[in-house]
Amino acid sequence: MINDNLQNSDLIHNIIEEIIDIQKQSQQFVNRITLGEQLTQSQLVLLFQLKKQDGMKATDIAEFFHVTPGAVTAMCDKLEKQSYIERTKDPKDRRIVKMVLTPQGEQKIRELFNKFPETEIEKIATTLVQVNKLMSTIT
Amino acid sequence: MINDNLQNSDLIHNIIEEIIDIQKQSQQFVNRITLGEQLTQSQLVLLFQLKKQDGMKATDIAEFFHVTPGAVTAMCDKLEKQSYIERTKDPKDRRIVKMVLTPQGEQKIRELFNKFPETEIEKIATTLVQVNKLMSTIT
DNA sequence: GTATATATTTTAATGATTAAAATATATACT
DNA sequence: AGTATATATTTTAATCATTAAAATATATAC
Repeated sequence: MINDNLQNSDLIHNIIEEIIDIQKQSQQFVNRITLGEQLTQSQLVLLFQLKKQDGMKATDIAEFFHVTPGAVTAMCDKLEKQSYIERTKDPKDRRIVKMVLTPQGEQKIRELFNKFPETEIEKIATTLVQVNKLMSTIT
Repeated sequence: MINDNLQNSDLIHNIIEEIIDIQKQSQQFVNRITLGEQLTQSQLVLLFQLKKQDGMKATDIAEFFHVTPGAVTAMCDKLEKQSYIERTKDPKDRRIVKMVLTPQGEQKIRELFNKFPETEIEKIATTLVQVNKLMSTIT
């Protein structure tokens, strides 16, 4: 046991360095996925969130991203213009707008992952599960 | 072994859900640190980066954040107005502006971590090291 | 059937970022 | 030394994303 007794200030310094590195690595990982695409990080996350839960209301999306409803309108306008999502009126309550992935949206998501070989997809999946478990112990 | 043979599309679905969760958790973790502070995420990261490497040139900061030099001027103006950093001219080359943490900046960083008890600081440090190692296997 | 509440969009203002011009300083060449 | 060129930063004007609040459309309650 070489160093089991770090000073608090050293630990904080370590934490700061790790946060910087992790932030860089997350960014790089997302960049690998969106490489060559016309997609911002939040557009990617919205597509992913719709893949997880299709037909979200504008209000729910606003809450998900912690932004105002007006911002959701703008975000969705852009993805709709790219034909990745579509607005549909809820027939039960015609005030509500539900955002759904189009076939092109679904296809785009598949394409994003086509750049990775099967074995790497498996590696990524298991790694992210582990990262998620670790993160949940400190939030 | 219940399920060692997931379809590619299922794996992708898993990956998407994990990315969403991890993104949320990182955000929450940063929010825990900046709780109650007048600091945006990038201001926090800049303070941390200066803690790691004090006296960075404006140009280096621009490269670090992948933004233009003009954006760095604006970012640093804000932190300088809050007295957390200070501009100093490099005496060897007076075109260069180096950003350094002020004592108040150093103090603010310490304060950010004061909200966590010692044992949790240790827990966070070891967890982030592990997360970093995992992330580096997929970037 | 009128008033009130809710969901979304629109609008005008604000803030962050960019590209390009301006400024200040340094280096290279003659 | 003096002129041209290169580099580091700041300033400026324009663009883009976001907000708060008004407008619009629809639903619910009394």
